[in-house]
Amino acid sequence: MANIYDVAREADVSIATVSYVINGKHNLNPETVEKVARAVEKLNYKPNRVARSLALNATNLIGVVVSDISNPFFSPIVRGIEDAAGRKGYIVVVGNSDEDWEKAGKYLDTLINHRVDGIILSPTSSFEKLENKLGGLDKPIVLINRSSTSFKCDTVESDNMLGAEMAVKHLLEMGHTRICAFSGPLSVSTHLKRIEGYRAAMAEWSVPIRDEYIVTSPRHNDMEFIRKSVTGLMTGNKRPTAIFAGSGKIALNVLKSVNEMNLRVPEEVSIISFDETEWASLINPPLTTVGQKTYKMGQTAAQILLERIDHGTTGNKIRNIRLVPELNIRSSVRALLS
Amino acid sequence: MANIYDVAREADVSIATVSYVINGKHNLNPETVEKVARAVEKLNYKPNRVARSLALNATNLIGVVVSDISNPFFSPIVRGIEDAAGRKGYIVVVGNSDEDWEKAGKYLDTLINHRVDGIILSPTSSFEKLENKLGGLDKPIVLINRSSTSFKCDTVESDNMLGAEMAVKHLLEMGHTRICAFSGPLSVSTHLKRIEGYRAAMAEWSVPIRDEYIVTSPRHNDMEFIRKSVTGLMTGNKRPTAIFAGSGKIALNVLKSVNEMNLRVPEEVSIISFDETEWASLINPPLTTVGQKTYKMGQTAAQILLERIDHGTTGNKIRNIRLVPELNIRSSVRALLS
DNA sequence: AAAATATTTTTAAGCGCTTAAATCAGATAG
DNA sequence: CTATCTGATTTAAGCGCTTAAAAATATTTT
Repeated sequence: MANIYDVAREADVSIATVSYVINGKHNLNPETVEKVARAVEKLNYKPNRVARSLALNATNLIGVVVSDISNPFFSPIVRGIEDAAGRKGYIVVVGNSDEDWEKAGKYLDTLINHRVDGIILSPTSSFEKLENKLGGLDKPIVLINRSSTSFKCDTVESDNMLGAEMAVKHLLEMGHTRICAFSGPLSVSTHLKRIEGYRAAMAEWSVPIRDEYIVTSPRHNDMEFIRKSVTGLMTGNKRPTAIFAGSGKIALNVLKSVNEMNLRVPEEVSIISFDETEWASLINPPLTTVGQKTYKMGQTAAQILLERIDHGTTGNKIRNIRLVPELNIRSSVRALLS
Repeated sequence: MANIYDVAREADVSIATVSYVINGKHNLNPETVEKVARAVEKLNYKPNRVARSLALNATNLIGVVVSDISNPFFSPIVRGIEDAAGRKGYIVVVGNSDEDWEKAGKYLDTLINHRVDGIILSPTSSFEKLENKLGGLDKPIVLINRSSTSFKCDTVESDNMLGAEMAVKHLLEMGHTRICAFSGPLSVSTHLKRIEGYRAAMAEWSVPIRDEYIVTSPRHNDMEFIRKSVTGLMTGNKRPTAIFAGSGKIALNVLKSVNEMNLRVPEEVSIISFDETEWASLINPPLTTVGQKTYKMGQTAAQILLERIDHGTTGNKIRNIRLVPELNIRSSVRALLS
C-alpha cells in the first residue's frame, strides 16, 4: 500500500508538500496541488490514519461501552452516537459490559491503550469501582442512561422519575388506585428513580402506598421472581387493578405471567410499561408505554463528547441532561369508573 | 500520560527492555522484569496501541459495516462479532450503511485509512459497485447475511432457500395449498433465495404456483404496498389460506394489514414469517417463524476473519457457510383439513 | 539591479513504539 | 591468561505521518 513517500516521489515534491495538499493547508501553488492529486489518484494512496494519529495525538476514535449492544434499548443509542460521530469524522468502537464492572474495566483499558479521543459509557452497578480509572483520564467521558452520584461528568439520561410519574398519573387519571409497581434492583439508579416517581405520583394524588405493591426484583430479568409475584398479588383478595412495569423486559415477563393466569388485559388488569419496544403496538391489546428517547440519548451524548474533545476537557461546567420520555397511550389501560 | 521513555528512565533500563518485558519476550533477568513492572505500576503506564500499531502494521481493529445497528436483526450479529473478536484481543468499530452503497463505500474508506486488520460487511444492493475498492484491498474481508455472486470471498449467511422451504413445507404439511409469499426486492439475494425456496417447496409437493401469489415489494418496508396487496388478495374470491412473510419487517406489516381488515389469525388466514423477533412469541396468536441464527452468524464471521488475519489472506480456499435456520412452531398456522 | 518582501517548498525533528543487530558482562574452556 | 561462548541489555533504525523553521524562489519596492 502506497505511502506518503511514494506519492512525493511520484509527484516530485517533498512529503511535507504532500501532507499539506492532503490536509488542504498552507499556500500551495495550484499546479503543485494538481500534480500531487494526480499522484494520489494514480497510486491509489490512502493516508495512514494510524501514523497521523500518532503524530497528532488524536485518533478520531470514540469508545462506547454499553451493557449489551443486542439489547433493543441500547442499539438505537449506539446508532445515535454513530450518526453524530460520523458526521464529524469520528468512528465508533463498541464493547459490551454485560452489566459486569470488571468486564467494563477491561474494555476501558483497551480503549485507553488505543487512545480513543473520548468515551461514552453506560454505568453498570458497582460503577464506583471504575471511578479511579476514569478519574485519572485526560480524555472526556460522558455517561449515558444512568448517572453516578459520586463521579462527576457530563451525563445524558432519561428523566426516569418524571417518566414514572407520567405513567402512574395516567393510571390514576384513568381511575386506578390499587397500582402495583414492578421494578428491577434498586441499586440501579434508573430503577430507583422510577420508584421515586411512582411514590411521588401516588403522593400527589394522596393515594396511600402499600409496601407489598412495590415489588423489586433482586436481579435483572428474573422471570421466576416475577411470575411468583404476579401470581401472589393477583390471587390475593385485595388485588391490584393496574401494574406499572418498570422496564420493557419486566413488562414482557409480567405480560407472560398474566397470560399464563388467563387474566384479561385490560379488563382484569391494566398494564403500563416503561420503555417503548418494537412489539408494544403489535401485541393484543397494544401496550401503553412511556418511551425513552434512545436515539436522541446517543446523539446528544456524542454531541457533548465531541464538543469536549474540540474545546478541551477542562472548560465549561458539567452538563446533566435529562430527556423527557413520552407517553404512548394505547389499549392496555382501561378506565376504571369507581 | 507516561510513555515508554518515562518507564525506561524510572526503571533505569532502555526502552527496548521495557518493550520486551511488556510483550513478554526474550531472555529477561527476573530482577529487571520486576524493576520494570514496578515502574509501569508507579507511572500508571498504558502502552500506546497506536504507536504499536504503526510499528507492527497491525491495529487489532476490525471494521464492521451493517445496514443498521439499531435493527434487531443486525444487533445480535454485531454482538457475536464483538464477543469473538474481543476474546482474541481485537476491538470492533461499527458503521451503518442504511442500504446505501455509497455510504458503505465512504465508511469503507475510513476503515481503510484507519488500517483495520479486517472487515466484516453486510452487502447492500448495488454491492458490485464496491467490488473494485474491496478487490484491491490487502486485508481480509468476510461477507455476512448476503452473498455476492461476482465478488469471491468468505461468506457467512443463512440458508435462505432452505429456511423458506422449511416454512412453506410446514404450511403444506398443515394442509395449505393456496399459499401466498410476500417478499422484499428480488435484487437482494436473500429475498431471491427465499422465493426460490418457496417455489421449490411448492414444486416438491406438486402444488401449482400462481404468479399473483408471489408479491414482491419494490422497496424494503413499503407499508403502503403491502397493505394494498394484502387487501387485494384477501378480498378476491380465490383468496389464500396462508401467507409466508419473507422477513420480520414484512410480517409486521402483513400482520397490521390483516388486523386492519379484521381477519382472524389463524382462523381466516395462517401466517408464517421468516426471522425470529423478540415479539413473535408475545403477540396474539404467537407467531410461527423460521428464525435465523444471527448471533452465530456474527461469531462465525469473526472467527473466519481472525483466522485469515492470523494466517495471511492468501491461503486456504474460500469458505461459504450457510447457517441452518430453525422452525419455531407457535400458533399462527392452523391445520387445514380439506 | 540590489534589497526587501511575499510566496512556495523543503528540511528535519518528533510522535511512541518494535526489533534486528551490536554490545557488554560473566561464565567456561583451552 | 586469553579466547570463546552464553545470556542480558542497549543501540539505532524504522513504521508513516505533521509541522515549525529554514530555504529557495518569485515578486515588489527602492
